[in-house]
Amino acid sequence: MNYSRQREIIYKTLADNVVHPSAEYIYEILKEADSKISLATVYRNLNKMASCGHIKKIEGLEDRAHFDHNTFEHYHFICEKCGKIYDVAKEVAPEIVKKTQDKTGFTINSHDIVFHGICLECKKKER
Amino acid sequence: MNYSRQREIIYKTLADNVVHPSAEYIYEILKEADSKISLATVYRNLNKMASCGHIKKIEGLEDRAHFDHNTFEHYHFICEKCGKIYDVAKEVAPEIVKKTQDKTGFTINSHDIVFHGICLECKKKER
DNA sequence: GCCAAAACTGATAATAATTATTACTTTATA
DNA sequence: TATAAAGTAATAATTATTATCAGTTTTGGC
Repeated sequence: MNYSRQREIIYKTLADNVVHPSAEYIYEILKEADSKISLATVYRNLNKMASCGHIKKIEGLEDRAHFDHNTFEHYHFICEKCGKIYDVAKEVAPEIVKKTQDKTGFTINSHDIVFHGICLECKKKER
Repeated sequence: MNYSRQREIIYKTLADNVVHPSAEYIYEILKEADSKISLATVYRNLNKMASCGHIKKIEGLEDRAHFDHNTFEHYHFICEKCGKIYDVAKEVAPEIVKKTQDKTGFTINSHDIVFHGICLECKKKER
């Protein structure tokens, strides 16, 4: 994989945004910052970085994929009110891979956990 | 929600198919069985049943949604070789909701776990 | 530095899953 | 049974994502 200026700014934008952005969102930010980047380039590079493990692709939320520069094992929570995506520490499901492999006999290469509910901020606002 | 013949056969087809079918798959089965049903009707009813909790919608696998008539809490495993979707007992992640709520302070309404890997059948075939 | 090969890009067309629309039909109930 | 609400079939529309392709960058050897 060669260097590319576009991939670099896409990665930086992802890393700077705690919100777990979608491809479209990153594209909008870069366009505002006057970059002449193409949406296809954003998709291409996010997928490329995801498949080589440099970033993480989060699927199964709404209808679009989101991306995460944090590749350390962790899970996600999406707020049903504000749509924000939060990280959840992996300690909430200790030894889940070992337990599942023991129980099923399958080989597990990866797993994802997504929680849905109401975040603290939105709970406060409700009152 | 009123009764409809179409919804009934969609539910029956879902319940009869252990494979966690997609909307398209259910539609194909029903079309073969000569029903004049429309694909939009299949989508409409699966989503309606899912949102009232009568069935479960499984997202985050490939690019299409799958459905499960088993509403008992459980998780899913998708085989990277054959694409088959298996159920995983909820015991692999004991107290995950309580733990996550305690740790984050968020209210959790639902959660999904998806494992990716190789199933037993495909592991046997590999040798 | 120069050059060819490989990798990459922007623009846009194509694809595929899902949802919206609409005229008509079925269901529930007063 | 009449009528309003809910549902349907057929298909157009939408939306996220991927493919295509001609042109540009990057890279490593000379």
